[in-house]
Amino acid sequence: MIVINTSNSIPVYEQIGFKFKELIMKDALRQGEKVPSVRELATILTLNPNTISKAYSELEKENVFETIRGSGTYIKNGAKEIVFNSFKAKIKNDLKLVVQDAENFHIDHNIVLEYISEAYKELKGDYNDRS
Amino acid sequence: MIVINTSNSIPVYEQIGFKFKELIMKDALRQGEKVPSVRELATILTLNPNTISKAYSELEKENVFETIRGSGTYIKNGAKEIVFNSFKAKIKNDLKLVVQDAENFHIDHNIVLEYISEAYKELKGDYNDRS
Amino acid sequence: MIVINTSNSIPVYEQIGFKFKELIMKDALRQGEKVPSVRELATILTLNPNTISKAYSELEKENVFETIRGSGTYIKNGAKEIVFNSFKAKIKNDLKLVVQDAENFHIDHNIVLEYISEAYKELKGDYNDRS
Amino acid sequence: MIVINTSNSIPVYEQIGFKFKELIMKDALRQGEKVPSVRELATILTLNPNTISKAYSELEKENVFETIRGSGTYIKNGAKEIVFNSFKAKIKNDLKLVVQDAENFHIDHNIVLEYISEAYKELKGDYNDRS
DNA sequence: GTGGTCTAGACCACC
DNA sequence: GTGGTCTAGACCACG
Repeated sequence: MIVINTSNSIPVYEQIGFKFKELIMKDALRQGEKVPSVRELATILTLNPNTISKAYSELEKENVFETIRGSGTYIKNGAKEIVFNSFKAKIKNDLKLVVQDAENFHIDHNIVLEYISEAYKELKGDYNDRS
Repeated sequence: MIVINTSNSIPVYEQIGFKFKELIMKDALRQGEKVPSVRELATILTLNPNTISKAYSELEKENVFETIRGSGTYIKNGAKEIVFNSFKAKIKNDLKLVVQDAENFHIDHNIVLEYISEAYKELKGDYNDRS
Repeated sequence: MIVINTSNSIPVYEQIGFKFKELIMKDALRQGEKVPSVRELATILTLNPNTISKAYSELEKENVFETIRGSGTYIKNGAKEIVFNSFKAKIKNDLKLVVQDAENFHIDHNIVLEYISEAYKELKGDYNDRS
Repeated sequence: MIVINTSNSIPVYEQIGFKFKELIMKDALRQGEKVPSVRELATILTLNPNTISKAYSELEKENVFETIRGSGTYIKNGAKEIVFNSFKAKIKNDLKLVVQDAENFHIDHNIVLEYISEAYKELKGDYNDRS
């Protein structure tokens, strides 16, 4: 369900948070559903409970998780919308930064659009390769 | 000539490397020109010489700089082309990553294109504001 | 009769105790009246009996409840006065703490009084909204 | 400079954050000033570096601290204003909650005001006792 | 059982 | 030297 890359430069706790957001977006995890306990997930992923705890408390700060004392941690109401909006904002910002870079080095608008369509072609290719 | 943001999350040595590449792209620095010595630049920017040294050696690895023993460090022949190609590759790769993210979260191709055109509009707006 | 917010940071057993005190203040519960048994209330509120038990024993310590062996738990004589006094003491103490904080950070006496009157205005507004 | 009460129910890392905010309010710590390093403060207070680190990163999220990689942690520009505003908001909210409580239990507006003035009298008394 | 907090000690990139 | 991250193991209040 969750695969973590410890040799990655992205902190493990962020990777975990990201994976949960992905699962929420895919409706694999829905509002009100319980998520594994800190200790449980720690043993599954062979990680330290503190690392899981950090991931969970970040998600709680972002209103994606809700913890009920002594009971467990749950997907908060409205979590999917929050996650979706934050992702859209992230994509928009990332694109803006790339466009700024491109302009900065006089890489033409058309070349940028071409790269975009190439990226989509590659993605489709990947889908076909898999099927 | 070079402004560094030490409270930025981007490592200072990368920022320095980036600035040199920018100057080369703008023809402010040309093939064969000498760049300041490590110590000189360190005092100018009030940074640790180690940081400058790291930036220079990265640029050397990328065939942008060339060090001649006992003489100094110079912009290598063909540097501009190398820099331009590396920038194009970077932009292409960045766009690919963003597109992958967007697909991953079911953000439509059209929305991505819309964000791109918005980014360009904002850029033009900024230019007009300045002028 | 009693609504508990499990996702609140206030411990559930404290919320229960508070609710009983409220009911006593409103004369919804009077001296000598019997309160539900631990198990009964636990099933009504779908909470763990331990939680109810803890709430009851706290109320007993405060001389609000009285347990008669083999018979049940009752509102103790003089409970209302005790509750009222404890509430007044709590309000007084809370105000003292806030005033200390305010002084500590050089927030003027007048600003504190202004905030108080604003709080009362908001309360009245809420009443009007409801009516 | 900083006294921590480990037997208090308030987490140590929050107490540390609070103390720094106090020092900023008293101008004992000003914009741009460096704060002790994580390890340094940890040894001074005989606490674990992680605890200090948590306090510092909370303050950074609140725009009170600013960390410069490999250099240290500093009071951010505008920190005092941020701290002051957050304190005012806290005081206001605390007062609102107390007023709501008071109304809930039919403790009169005048009694509340009386408690406030008593609190101020006690504070002055404390000052006189000290002097 | 649950999550929250703390200690102890380690490794990393960066300056 | 700096902060950021992670592991390991412990204690606590709460349910």
